[in-house]
Amino acid sequence: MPSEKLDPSFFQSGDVVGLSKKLIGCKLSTFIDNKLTSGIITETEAYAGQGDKACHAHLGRFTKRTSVMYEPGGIAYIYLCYGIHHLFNIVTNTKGHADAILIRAVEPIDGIDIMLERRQKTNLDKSLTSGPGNLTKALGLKKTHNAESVCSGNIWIEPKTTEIKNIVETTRIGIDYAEEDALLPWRFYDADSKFVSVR
DNA sequence: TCGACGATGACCT
DNA sequence: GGTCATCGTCGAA
Repeated sequence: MPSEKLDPSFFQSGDVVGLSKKLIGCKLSTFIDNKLTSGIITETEAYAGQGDKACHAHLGRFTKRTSVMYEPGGIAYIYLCYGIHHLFNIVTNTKGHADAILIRAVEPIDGIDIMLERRQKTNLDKSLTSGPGNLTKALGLKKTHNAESVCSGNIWIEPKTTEIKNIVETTRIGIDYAEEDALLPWRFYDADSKFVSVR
C-alpha cells in the first residue's frame, strides 16, 4: 500500500495546464477486481473547461455526460470513445469549473502480468499501456469508475519520486475539430520514456 | 425517435 | 499512407 497519495486539494488548483505537466512522473494505481496494477504517468493532455474548443464542456455545455467535469477536482471522468475505448481523465479545479486532464500513457510498474492478461498480450512492449484507450484497459478502468475519487478507494496517484528532466510540450492529439485551440501546446510527455503514444 | 460522429487502435498495403 | 470496428451521447426533428 502506498505511503503517500496526492490529495484532492492538489487537483483543485485552477491551473490545469500546470497540473498536467506536474503529473508526468507520478504513479497511477488501481485496485480493481481484487488486482493491483500501476504505472508511471508519461503523457497527459489538459482540457481547460468552457473556454477550450476541444473540451467537452466548451461554452459551458452541461449534459449528463459532462456534469462530472463540473465537480470539484480529484475525481475521475471516464467516457466511451468511438464506441470502443474508455478514456480516463482526472477532473481538476473547483466546483463549477469543468477542467480535466486526459491521461494518455503510463509506463507499467506493478501487476504487469495482470495488464498483459487484460490486454490479451504475451509480452511487454510500448503498446501495453501507451495510448489513452490502451492504458485504461490495462489498468481495468471502465465507465463504471466514472466520478470515483482518484485520491482514495480503488484509484490513487502517488507523487513522483524522481524529477523528470525532459518534458516535451506539444499539441494535443485527435482534436482537429477544435480549430485554433488544436494548436495549443497542452500535451506533455516524458521525452526519455519509450511509453509515449505519439511523438 | 433518429442520424451523425467521435480526446482510438489494430491491421492493411 | 488508409480503412474500419462499434456504440453511447447529443442535438435536430
